[in-house]
Amino acid sequence: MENTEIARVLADVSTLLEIQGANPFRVRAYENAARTIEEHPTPLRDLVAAGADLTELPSIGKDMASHIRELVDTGRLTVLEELQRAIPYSLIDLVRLPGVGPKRARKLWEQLGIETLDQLETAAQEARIETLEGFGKKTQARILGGIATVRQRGSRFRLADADQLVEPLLAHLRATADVQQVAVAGSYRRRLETVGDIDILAIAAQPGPVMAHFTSYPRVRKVEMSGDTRGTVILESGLQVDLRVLPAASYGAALQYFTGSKAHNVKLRKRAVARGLSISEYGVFEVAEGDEGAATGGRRVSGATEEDVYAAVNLPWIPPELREDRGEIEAAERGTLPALLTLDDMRGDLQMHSTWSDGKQSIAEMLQGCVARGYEYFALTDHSKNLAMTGGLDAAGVRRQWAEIAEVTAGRDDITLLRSLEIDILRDGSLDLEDEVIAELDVVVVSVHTLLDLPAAQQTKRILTALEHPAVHVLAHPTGRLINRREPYAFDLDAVLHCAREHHVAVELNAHPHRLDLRDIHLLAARELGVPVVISTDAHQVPDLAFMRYGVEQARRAWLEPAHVLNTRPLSELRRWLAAKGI
DNA sequence: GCCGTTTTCGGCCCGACTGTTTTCAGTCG
Repeated sequence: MENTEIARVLADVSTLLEIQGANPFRVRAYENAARTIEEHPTPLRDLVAAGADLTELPSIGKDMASHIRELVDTGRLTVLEELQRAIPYSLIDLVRLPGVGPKRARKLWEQLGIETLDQLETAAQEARIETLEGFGKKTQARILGGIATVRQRGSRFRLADADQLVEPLLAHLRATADVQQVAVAGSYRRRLETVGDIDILAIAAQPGPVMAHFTSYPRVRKVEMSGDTRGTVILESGLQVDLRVLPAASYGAALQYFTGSKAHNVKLRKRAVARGLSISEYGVFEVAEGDEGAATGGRRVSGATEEDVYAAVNLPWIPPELREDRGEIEAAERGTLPALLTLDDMRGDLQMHSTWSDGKQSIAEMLQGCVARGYEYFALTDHSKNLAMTGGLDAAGVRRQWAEIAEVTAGRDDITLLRSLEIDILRDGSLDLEDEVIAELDVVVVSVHTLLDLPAAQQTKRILTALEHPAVHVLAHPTGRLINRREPYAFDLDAVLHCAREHHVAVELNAHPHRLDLRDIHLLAARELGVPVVISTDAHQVPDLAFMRYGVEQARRAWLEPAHVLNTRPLSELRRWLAAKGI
């Protein structure tokens, strides 16, 4: 069982306990444990197997440790099963709707017998919700809107969650001598922010044993289909995985074909047809005169590697992240494919938190983490006071923090700590910190955390006002979306990007796997407009610094090169950009 | 249920907003 799955089970226990009206601190204990597990950098099942003491992890005590062990050993949790006997499990879906919390979910169930989203939708349509005490017409309408949103986004997995599920499966497949090579294709390989299912390719001389090995993976819940060259399983997490077993000669063609996107492949195949060729998952073939339309009729031209496939239609290899038919084939033809950003280009991280607000580790620990990643600099961006729940800092707190920064960095010349703060943008667009304190920061990062439901015009004006403040450098997580959890707030992003360009403000690509904000298409827009991008992890503990990878991947999907990203620059150049405000 | 200790109990990041009310519960971040 992967960390993301263990975390999910404990989070579900937390929600059910909350609906049941349990001690709120007990509820939070499960929630905290879930977060610890989700964020833990190594699989907990390894710790369990090694007999490690799990209670050394934060928020994991004796009970949680035994829950984790039970889940790893049996895949089940007694506490959860007992709860499910008292409360319908499907009430969890209700709690996830905006405007519905545990209390209202319980009321809906007890007074109207509603257990599922479907039943809730029907009741709302029949105007039965507004009759309940504590509910009204607006809440009823909000519920209907929420259900529609949930339906629309379906059940895709966040990319980082898919990573956790796919990597051990790949290790399993590679562990048999029958397999020569294994690769993942599909949207996973294109690093799309969410994936619906996983397509795996394996090269083997004999497909039979490989397929048997695949379907015997311990985390398989159900084998949907298992043929000679193709099999489909559903993992216990609900993730569907397809495996195709191929001979080495077809590997490149199959990898290209199954990586997609569909639009990219259609265009590529058209190009092949124009050259008297045909591209299929089996290879590139010459189309014999009078034999158009036959998939594998003619002589095989290539197919063993992807490079060969592209070369057969006179193109250089195109990075998977670009294969969305957004002009990459044309650029490849002209020889103007971007020299995409890589993780090695990153010289610093410009958003992270410490114990001075809601981070889990000290300034000294975060600094050490950045040194370990080989960074030249980093910005410490704790929250400002408006976010009381995070222990946000006021002017006095900021000055106390500076004293500690001076101590921690004294005598260090291996890395530079940039003094910063993630300052809340208040309702009217003003900033949650006095100007004289802001003036002493090296990097001024601003963001919206409250009042997410303002009308679009008002929200836009609020953000524009903040960007017009003469000291602001970076707008953090500009849309506020949380993948699969919360839509972007309503505002005019285009107006914000134009304003950013005009006022020498960069936009953030927040690399936290739950955010990835700005997303790929918005970053493309920023690139077109010439608005610089900053990629930051929003780390709340040292392991989170590794989220940088997810930011770089999305940046690549947006065609970004090192020159588009401020924190690829050496410190001196970054400082020059920061100092150029108001010129 | 976890944690730290003034160590086996007692506290646990809390303030603002919304829609419902007519003084506030529920939700949110």
